[in-house]
Amino acid sequence: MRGQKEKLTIKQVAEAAGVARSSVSRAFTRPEMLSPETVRRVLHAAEKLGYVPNQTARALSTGRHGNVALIVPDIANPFFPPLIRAAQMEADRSDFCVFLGNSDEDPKQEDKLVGRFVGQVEGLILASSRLSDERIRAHAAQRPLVLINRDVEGIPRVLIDSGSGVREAVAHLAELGHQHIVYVAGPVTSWSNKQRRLAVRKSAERLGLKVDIVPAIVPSYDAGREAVTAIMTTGATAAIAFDDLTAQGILAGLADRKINVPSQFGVIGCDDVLGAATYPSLTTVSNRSVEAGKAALSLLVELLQSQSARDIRYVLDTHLVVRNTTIVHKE
Amino acid sequence: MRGQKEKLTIKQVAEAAGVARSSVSRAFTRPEMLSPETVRRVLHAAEKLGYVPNQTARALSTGRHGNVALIVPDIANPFFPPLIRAAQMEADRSDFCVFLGNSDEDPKQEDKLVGRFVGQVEGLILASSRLSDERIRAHAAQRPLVLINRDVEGIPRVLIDSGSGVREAVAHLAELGHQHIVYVAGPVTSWSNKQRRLAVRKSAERLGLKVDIVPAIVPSYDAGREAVTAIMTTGATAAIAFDDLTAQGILAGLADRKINVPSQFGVIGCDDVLGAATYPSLTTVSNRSVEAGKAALSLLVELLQSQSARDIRYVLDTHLVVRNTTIVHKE
DNA sequence: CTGTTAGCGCATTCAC
DNA sequence: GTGAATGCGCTAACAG
Repeated sequence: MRGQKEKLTIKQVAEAAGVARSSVSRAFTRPEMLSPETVRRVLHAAEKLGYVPNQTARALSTGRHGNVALIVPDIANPFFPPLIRAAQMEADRSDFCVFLGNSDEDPKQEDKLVGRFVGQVEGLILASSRLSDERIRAHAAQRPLVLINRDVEGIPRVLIDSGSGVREAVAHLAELGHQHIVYVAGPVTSWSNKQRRLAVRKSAERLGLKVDIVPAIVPSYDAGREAVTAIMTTGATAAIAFDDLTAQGILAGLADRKINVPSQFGVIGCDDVLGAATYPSLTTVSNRSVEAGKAALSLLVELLQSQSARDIRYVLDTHLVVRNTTIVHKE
Repeated sequence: MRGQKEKLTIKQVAEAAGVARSSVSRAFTRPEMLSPETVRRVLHAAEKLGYVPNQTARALSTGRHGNVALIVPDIANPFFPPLIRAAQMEADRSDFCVFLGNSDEDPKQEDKLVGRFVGQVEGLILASSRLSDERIRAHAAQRPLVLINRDVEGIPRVLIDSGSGVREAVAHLAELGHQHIVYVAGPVTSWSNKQRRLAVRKSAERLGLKVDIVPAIVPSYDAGREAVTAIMTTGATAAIAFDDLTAQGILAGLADRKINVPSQFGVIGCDDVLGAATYPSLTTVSNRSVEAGKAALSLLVELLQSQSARDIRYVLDTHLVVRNTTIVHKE
């Protein structure tokens, strides 16, 4: 009933095909070294027996296991799943398997995960790492490592530059006649938050807009909703939020107060993770997480193949996506 | 500059500690077999050299790699990330690493992923598998396998029973005076959809409500929004949607038509993946994906340890979460 | 308790 | 082209 689970090794195949074990091995890894006839015979026998090469043994022998690790701070943050998915698909194209780690925003946990993975992977990707530069460098010294949204010199990294999109956002608000806006900030330790805050500041200054900063600390729906009180006391007529979740909370807080969007107040998010699913649909800054995931993975694969070690810094720019929280806009 | 990366094996540690290689091995895996003194010496030497056991070699020798695989149809569907996260954390507790696979709703891809993973894992978890029963059984014959939201007899499975919550939803609507409701259906191949549809049907019947079915086919915001036309022509006064995304779309469609929720029309979602982030906040059926992920993983670990093979069917029930799309309700 | 030995399954020199 | 032999790093009997 249970089917034969007798260990199938290269040996049984060799016997069945009437060749040496090494030929079986070659048939799988370097068929061009064998006569077509031999290859055919081996493959046929293997197929019939249901043989499949033991990945572990192969890894021990060659030193390459065909695995990579991807660690993110929070899978449940909608920013990451598309990134993970893209990385996954790219890995698939190169026959790599990916270990996924969730650090839970905790540097210690992230360190632990790296340790656990490092023995079984050829390289790793750290997305929005919470590790210190030192730890990152230390790990990078062990294995090829690429960073996403973390700018550490000397370590290959892919960065999503939200600055460009945010500048467009400010210009958009200026065009609509807003003269006083507020930036609802995210985590102070976030590289992206810093970028965004600076971009708002600078372009507002250049365009002659007044700008206030309201902290939301943790980027979430609730934080956004609670920030509305502070936002309204500034007297601003529009807000740019650290991310879409925060913006969504702001929308809810505004609705609670019967403040109409966009006619009475304009709102702009960041990362475009909600699509058009808010009401009104959210004007936001585009998200490049898919490209980032894909780029990071292919960069890693490239690094793995050609041991090139030049300093790589891959930047993806963003742009404004105008929907209905800043202007009545057809869809 | 680059630090010494000379391969550190058990051998160097053995020499440094002045013991046999097997003692080094034991110090790491079965310290209780050694004198405390020896253990200390070995560990000290290992620490000093920066030695860390080679997982691959260990796996080849023991047959256990300490890895499991988790395959989901779509990481980007908000239902899965919390499940993945929970599984991850549970795996961590048992020192397992998890390979994550995204089948992209494609059985072929799912099969391919299983094949790629199976050589490096001790067991796998298939969440909402799109594979045929046969394929699932075939894979289960190779390796311990547990299913989530898929009911195949003989294969250990954990099921989220949305029936209980849906029955509460129907009762809730009946209490509010609704006499004619509609169920906005999801994918026909979905086990969960079937459950939900039946539960709506049966309890509506029992309570004397009229019920119509409107298909949304693919569960998404857009599908929900488009379904509103069909929903309104039925003359119903409330809708239960296959999932929260669909419900959210319905909310938007209703808003487009200036139909007030909940005073003119009631809406209930399923899975509670949006939290209170819709406006009005969505009444929905609770989600047990976190427990499901956790249970599946610990079940798998248990299976791995004690080769018990009894038929396990773990069911998680759900309940209604009342928010503001059915009744004006304080938060 | 600890050292010695023999594989785990495969890739890879070498000869033939 | 193909076969025989060696070793990847570690664990698991088996002795002592």
